[in-house]
Amino acid sequence: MNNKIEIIIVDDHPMVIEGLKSLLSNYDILSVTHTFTRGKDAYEYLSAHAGGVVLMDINLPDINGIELCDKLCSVNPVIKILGMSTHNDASIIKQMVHKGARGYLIKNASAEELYAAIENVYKGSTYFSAEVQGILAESSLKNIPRLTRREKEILSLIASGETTQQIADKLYLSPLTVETHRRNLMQKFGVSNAPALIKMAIDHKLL
Amino acid sequence: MNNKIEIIIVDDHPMVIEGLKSLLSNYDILSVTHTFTRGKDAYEYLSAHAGGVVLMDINLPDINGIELCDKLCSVNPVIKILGMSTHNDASIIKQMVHKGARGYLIKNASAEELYAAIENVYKGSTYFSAEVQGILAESSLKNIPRLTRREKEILSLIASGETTQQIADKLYLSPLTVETHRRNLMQKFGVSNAPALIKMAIDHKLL
DNA sequence: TACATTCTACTGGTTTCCCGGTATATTTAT
DNA sequence: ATAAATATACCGGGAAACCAGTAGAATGTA
Repeated sequence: MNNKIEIIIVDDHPMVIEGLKSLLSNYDILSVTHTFTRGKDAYEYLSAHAGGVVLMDINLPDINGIELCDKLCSVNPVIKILGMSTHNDASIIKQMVHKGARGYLIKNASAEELYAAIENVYKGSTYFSAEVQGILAESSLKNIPRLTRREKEILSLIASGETTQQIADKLYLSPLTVETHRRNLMQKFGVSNAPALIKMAIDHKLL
Repeated sequence: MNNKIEIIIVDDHPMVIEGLKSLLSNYDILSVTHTFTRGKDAYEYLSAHAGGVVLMDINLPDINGIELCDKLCSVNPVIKILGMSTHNDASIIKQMVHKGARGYLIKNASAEELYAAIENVYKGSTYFSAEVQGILAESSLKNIPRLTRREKEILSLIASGETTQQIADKLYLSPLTVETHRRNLMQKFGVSNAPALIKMAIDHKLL
């Protein structure tokens, strides 16, 4: 037991794990103690071990990174997770933060940035790179409409080519009700027909 | 000048570069001589230096990896490029190969696989991982419909919410003509309404 | 409890879409 | 030069979507 900061890496790309190890090896205070390529293994270990900082990729093969983050944070609220991804997708970053991540990095981060992020998160603070902050700021401007459960359900049925009548049959609803939902969807997205609705929904990653 | 295989890495993620270096350091016959984080710099160097194997990421900040591959291969046909990406997108892999890449790796490759790929490519052969081969095979099964110029044009107007009449006005066509094109589009995608058409078109990366 | 949201459903009317055909001129490829 | 693909355009008719407005019931929340 020494006073180094314990680093746990969860990423399915061996070359990224190696890269992180190599970048972090320059900082004596840090020590990469465990690496996992599968979310399941990481969960098993981390649900029983507190302390340290977890560098976690969002795109894991077996489990969604966001879910994993959620689970870990509820089992072990002290856990310090630093999300990572190649994609600078605002909605993912938001979700990640909402689920308890203490910071977020895009993978083109430099060693300095990486270290700064780890240091901040370890101390109990948070860390978001300028780039990530910019993305979050931008995304908060264009407000993504909040859809209800029913609306999401009907939206995906519209996308798969079902007509109002077919959707009504499938969900045991009046076609008039389905139509109302479709109209509400179009209104929420500010469009005036279904093709544009589908386009917008996909653009906003809701399909 | 020794008889090692010269490796050039082009990737905008410092941690990936480090990871590759670290993974390759176990093979004495390989020597990472140059690394570039920008496509422009890589182009300048590589257009004047033959030999070795280039590990190139597709997602570069300043230039499209596919374009870069194309340019390099026309300037320097002997060049041996090994494409890399986190995304296992069939159309990108296909394009890359078409533009002259000798192999393709997904970034979760192991050190062994990486070495095998480099060895094959260096010898003048090609290398595609089982995973990549699977993706290519699968993508050749589901045939992506070929759209004409007019169809693409009308498709994107439908996606942006224009009605048949509006499209006709915009393109100086009869609405009946526009409708024919829309019908042909739906037929090509095997769907029976416009929302499903848009979904399919986006799924096939045609929008 | 009171308020807000969501889900449900309706009337009546207009517009657009979708279908089954057909057909000609223009490009493009062989 | 000849075939194939593309782009253009039409008819008639039925189905579905879209619009404007209203409103009760269920659910959740303060």
